[in-house]
Amino acid sequence: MTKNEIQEQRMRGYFIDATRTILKGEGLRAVSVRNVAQIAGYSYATLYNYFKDVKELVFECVCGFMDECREFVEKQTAEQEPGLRRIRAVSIAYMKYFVEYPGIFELFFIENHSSNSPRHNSDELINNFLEKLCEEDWNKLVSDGMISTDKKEELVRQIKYLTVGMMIFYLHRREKMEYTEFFNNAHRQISALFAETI
Amino acid sequence: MTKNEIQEQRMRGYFIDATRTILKGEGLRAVSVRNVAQIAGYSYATLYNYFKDVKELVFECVCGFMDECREFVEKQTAEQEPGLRRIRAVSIAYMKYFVEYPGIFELFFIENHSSNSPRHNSDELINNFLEKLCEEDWNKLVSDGMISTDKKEELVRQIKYLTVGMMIFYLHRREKMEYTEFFNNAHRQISALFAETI
DNA sequence: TGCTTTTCTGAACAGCGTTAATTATATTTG
DNA sequence: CAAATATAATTAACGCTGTTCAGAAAAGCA
Repeated sequence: MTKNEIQEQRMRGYFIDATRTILKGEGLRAVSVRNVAQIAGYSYATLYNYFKDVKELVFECVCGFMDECREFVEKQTAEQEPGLRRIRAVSIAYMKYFVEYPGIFELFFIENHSSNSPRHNSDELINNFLEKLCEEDWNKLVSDGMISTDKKEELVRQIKYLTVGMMIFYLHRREKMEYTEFFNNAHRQISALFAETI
Repeated sequence: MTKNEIQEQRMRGYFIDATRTILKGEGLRAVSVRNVAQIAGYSYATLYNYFKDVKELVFECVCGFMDECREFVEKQTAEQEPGLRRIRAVSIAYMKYFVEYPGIFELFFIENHSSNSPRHNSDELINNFLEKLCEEDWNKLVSDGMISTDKKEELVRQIKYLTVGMMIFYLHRREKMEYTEFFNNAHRQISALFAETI
């Protein structure tokens, strides 16, 4: 990496960090070019020397948040041994992360990135994110003969859809539900998916 | 209803119809005060004589679309007899409606109405919408002793979360899936929820 | 230092929601 | 019918949004 590239990456970092701060705080709605630039300490026009538009800027935050979420989940599920129970624990921790940062939930599941630069396939990353978090567990279940590959695929999808669906209704307050009640319900719902497997 | 009230309702209808047209076409993003007013044939400021803000205007469309969706579902599931199979058919038809009008999906499940006037509990209407569509079926299953009330509650929630989750991933093109493949998958997913019940 | 290249910035444009003041239209009254 | 009043519709304006561009400031180099 040349000297110029280092400087450019540093500048990009200033804007990305500012965007991350806003996303974790007030959420996606509060992210504006002028807002980000002010926190970064530059003019709003300067931003366009490092990002082609605000969508690219926001996209750059996705991977960082995925790493952060992965760490969060691993810390909460470290002691569990691979298997169905840990898949459930991972899914719950994964939801806890997004419930703590609703702005990141919006960014991941509500916002449409498909109009972005197609070279970044953030859609695929997000789509397979939860499955990847449980990859070891699913592989073990299949290799132990607990479930078939088809059944694994079905469960992976069901948990993926179920978790996002639950979070949508909870975060948008369609259901009048408290925090603990929500996660109790989530625990029950995921267990029900596993009921016939156990 | 007095003469003035009739005229006022008529005016509101002009703006609401215009908003419905945009929502079913280009979607929520394209709904703007100036856009709606132009289609309605009035100035953008006139709108504020009949709606306190654009959110109220958009909200007024929700109930209408719910009626339309209900009709759509009933037409597609009229011949089915009450029970699990019809619940599945209703759920699929319900999803077909939203897949045909992604703008209405956004309006129902993505947009946050909670900041709206609290007298309208559109959140609760949306939250219970699918359950209400299958009310007769659920009641029959319980009264026939096919499932317990608790199991019914669990299934109602699972289908609610699952359908919205599936539509999110499909409509945002996170999964590269074709129309028919999507509904085949949906059929399988819902059937899997019923597997242990049958 | 003076020149060139790179980087940064404020002004400007078109769009958004919303409000206030003003014009145009109805309605009522003399 | 004409004038005064009440109601409805409109234009202008404010502050916000993303984005572009010409010019100002800074950095690199001879």
